[in-house]
Amino acid sequence: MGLALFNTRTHTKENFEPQRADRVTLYTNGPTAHAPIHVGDARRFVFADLVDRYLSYRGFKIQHVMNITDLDEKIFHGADATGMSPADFVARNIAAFEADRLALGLRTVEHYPLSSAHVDDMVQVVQQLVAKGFAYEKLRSLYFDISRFDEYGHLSGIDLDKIKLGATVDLDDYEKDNPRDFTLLKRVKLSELKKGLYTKTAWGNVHPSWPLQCATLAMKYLGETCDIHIAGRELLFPLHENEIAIAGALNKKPLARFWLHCDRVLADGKKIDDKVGGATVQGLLESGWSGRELRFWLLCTHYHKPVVFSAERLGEARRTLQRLDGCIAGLAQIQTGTAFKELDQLLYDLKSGFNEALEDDLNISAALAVIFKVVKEINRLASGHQIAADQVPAIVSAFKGVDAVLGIFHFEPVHTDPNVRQLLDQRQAARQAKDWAKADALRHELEKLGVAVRDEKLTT
RNA sequence: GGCGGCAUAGCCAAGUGGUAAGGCAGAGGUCUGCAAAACCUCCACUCUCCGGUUCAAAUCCGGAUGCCGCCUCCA
Repeated sequence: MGLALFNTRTHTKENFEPQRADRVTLYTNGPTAHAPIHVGDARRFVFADLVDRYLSYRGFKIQHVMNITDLDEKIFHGADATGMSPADFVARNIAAFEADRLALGLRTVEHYPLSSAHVDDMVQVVQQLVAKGFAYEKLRSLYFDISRFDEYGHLSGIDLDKIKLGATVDLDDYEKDNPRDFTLLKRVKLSELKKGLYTKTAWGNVHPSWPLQCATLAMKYLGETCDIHIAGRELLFPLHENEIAIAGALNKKPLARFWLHCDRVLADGKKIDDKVGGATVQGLLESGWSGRELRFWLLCTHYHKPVVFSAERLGEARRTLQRLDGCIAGLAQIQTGTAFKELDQLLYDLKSGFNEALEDDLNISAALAVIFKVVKEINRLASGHQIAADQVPAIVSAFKGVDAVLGIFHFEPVHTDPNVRQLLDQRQAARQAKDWAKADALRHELEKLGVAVRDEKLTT
């Protein structure tokens, strides 16, 4: 069985094979450094991480690039609003992104290129587009002439004659030949000019547009065509259409072979964006949710469907993880028991069921169902003392295998703290002595330390 | 107006022609000093609606409805 992925480009599930047998090139639209990331961004990154980890699990070497947009009007505005210099403002937001990334258990990818470090490359791309007749200058801004690019609109299925012009932008701000053309390099405003926030080119002082930044960085780090481009559905048009146009006009090659789009995060039935407060990863971490809980919550819905943001959903994710943790903690405490003869079969079912689920377009729900079925079976056997202590490492190692992809298990020893250990021993002694009041008091004390006590039957 | 996505139990969610996975919540039980956890049992004759094809449809076809996203510098 091979890996099948839903390719937005063809609107079908296709068998995935990389261009080179041993490695996969991935490009993900990364964050814009104008604000701390919100859960909508986080979902995209958790999804990209799932793709990255799963392909890695299948044995591919991964070349993954995630750009960081640090040239953007939002950034200049944000810096102004805080009174910080744009450089400090960007540095602060990138540091916050790093922290969020670690909290969410996202693997470090190969490159996180900054737009500001590659402006020359972007200008060169535009020079070539002009030379090839795909771009034109108008009042010191450079635009892409989409009438020259026949494939424009194929990814999103958009019909350019029928789109509503000016629905989200004020066309009076531009001097394009055709209002459907998109910007490559935009002349800077006077305020930006005064602060030195611009790139000097033969045409004038400009900023690179978002699609130019993304397309240039993808090609620079991954070549003319990468295997998979990962992003959110809301970026399909115009961003991705524009990226494709830039790369296609330049090389006559597709920018990416597979386009994977995850759906958004909804709050009160609407898309989360910067305007919705309290939905940043930082904010949720501060209000007591763990990065692992956020990760699981974002991960456990199939990527084609929206994730709903609410305290109830996060609580559900927390309780679901507790079930997983309970199983692992229970395993660690097994001391006596008869060996379970069918363990090999059970662990094989876990592994193969998990693989089959994920290779069908990353069917995470089915993969989790396999895991929970095994968890139930392990719990049943453990409570009946039907697992031998020497079988535990094999079970844990099987869970670690699937967790290399999921990153949601918690394998740390239950109580390493000598203080906790001592309290547990004291409580056990109190229970032996049938001093229930003291035992309960000790249990409360342990709970304060964040330790949940699960008694075994007293064996006096 | 155009393009795209989604619709399965109280909630989340898998399932693309043959008796509806899994999780959360809930009910009863076992175990326990009491709890908690765990385990057992129960919890959709039904898959937004209306037609059609078929021996057989959540699944295929036609139509309708509802919700969401995007429409070219918000990023």
